[in-house]
Amino acid sequence: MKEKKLTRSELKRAAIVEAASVEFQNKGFSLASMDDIAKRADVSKRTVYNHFPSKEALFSAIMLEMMEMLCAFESLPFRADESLASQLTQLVQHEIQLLSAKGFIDTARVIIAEAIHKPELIQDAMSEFSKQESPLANWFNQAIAAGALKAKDSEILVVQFTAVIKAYCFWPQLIQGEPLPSQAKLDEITQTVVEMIIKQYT
Amino acid sequence: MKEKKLTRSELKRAAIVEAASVEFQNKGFSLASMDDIAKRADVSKRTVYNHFPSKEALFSAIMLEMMEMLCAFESLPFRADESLASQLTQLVQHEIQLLSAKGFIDTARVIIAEAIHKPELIQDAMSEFSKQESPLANWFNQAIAAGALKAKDSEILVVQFTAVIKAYCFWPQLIQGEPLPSQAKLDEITQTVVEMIIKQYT
DNA sequence: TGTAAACTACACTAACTAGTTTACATCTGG
DNA sequence: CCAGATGTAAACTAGTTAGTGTAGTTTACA
Repeated sequence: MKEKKLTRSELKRAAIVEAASVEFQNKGFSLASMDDIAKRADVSKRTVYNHFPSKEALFSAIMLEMMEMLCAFESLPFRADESLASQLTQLVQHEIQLLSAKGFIDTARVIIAEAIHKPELIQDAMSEFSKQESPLANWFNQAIAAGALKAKDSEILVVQFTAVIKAYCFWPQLIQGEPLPSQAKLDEITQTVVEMIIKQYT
Repeated sequence: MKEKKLTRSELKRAAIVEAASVEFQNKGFSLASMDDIAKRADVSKRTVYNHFPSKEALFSAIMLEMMEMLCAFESLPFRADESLASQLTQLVQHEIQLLSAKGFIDTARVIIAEAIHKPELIQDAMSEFSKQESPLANWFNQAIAAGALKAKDSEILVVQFTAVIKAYCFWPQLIQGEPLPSQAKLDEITQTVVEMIIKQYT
């Protein structure tokens, strides 16, 4: 354990990881080249291969690093003493915040771009990714159990809830590179989603 | 105009188009190779170049062919003499039918795979693609104008309506290659969407 | 100042790419 | 049955790729 600063080697490694994630994001796994990654990292190609034995290994390392970045999904518990509207509003905002977190969309883009052409290679990444939704399922399950929402199970509720949010704050950004909607639009979306759940399930 | 059967040339051309669309679907534009396309079509590479001057031209020709296949969106008019529930049910079924049409998902996959890495090259294809939704907007606009639905405008309604359907019948199929839900599940989805619109907007 | 680890540039292999050329074969209409 | 259109294989250009090997240089540190 060297508490010093950062060894030269660590600096180089970080530069490689940074450059590689840009290249993979721009071009996808197959079209990104090790030469370009080395060039962008301002490092010799040999150094890249000293840190990572192959392109595959570099890609996996980056995927892992990206996935870890996203493990910050705290579960909001259902509270009987707070209004549904208020709690749902918080849930929507929480979800939007997650989707707009720096790196989330970029990570999702890399994963999905690869998934389109070889679904099997990233099953685990996809399942990790969809864990994002489990705290939501928890909240809805608790709300149903408490009788605050009337539904057989939470599955369709969670899908319905996230589908509308993603239609505005995920898919267009992922595929067309659109910016997030304005705050006014976000407020409108939030209100619509909250209203949708309350009117349909109480 | 030869009304005969199909000239040899036409047969070869069809084989090339068929093979190329498989290759483009599997690997995307850049990774699909003309050699592999020729091999799959059981045709010499020179013949491919006799029919299409370049890889780009072959790709465009296929895109065009695919897009034309999708121009079957008839507009259902709003009818004051029929129940909302019945009409909405028809709309959902119409939408699901469109999404499950042979080729729709495959076409969307090719377009979106390219869009992820170079959004500008296929703006027109994307806009063509989203025209799919305009008859829906028409119906909702008419329903609002007739006072059958209470909303400022149809925009958020259309998004909400399609978002839930796509969450079940488009995105999972496009990205993870999942099959369409069972008929029972489709019925449940239909019912949920119809209920959602009626409870929130009447 | 010496040493070892890490980095460097650069050349190289073997494979793949889009697209062209050549010389030959085969099908089709009249 | 033959002329002309069309298709064929295979070699070729010129470029890119992942990955390796080498010989020399920089850095950290004692």
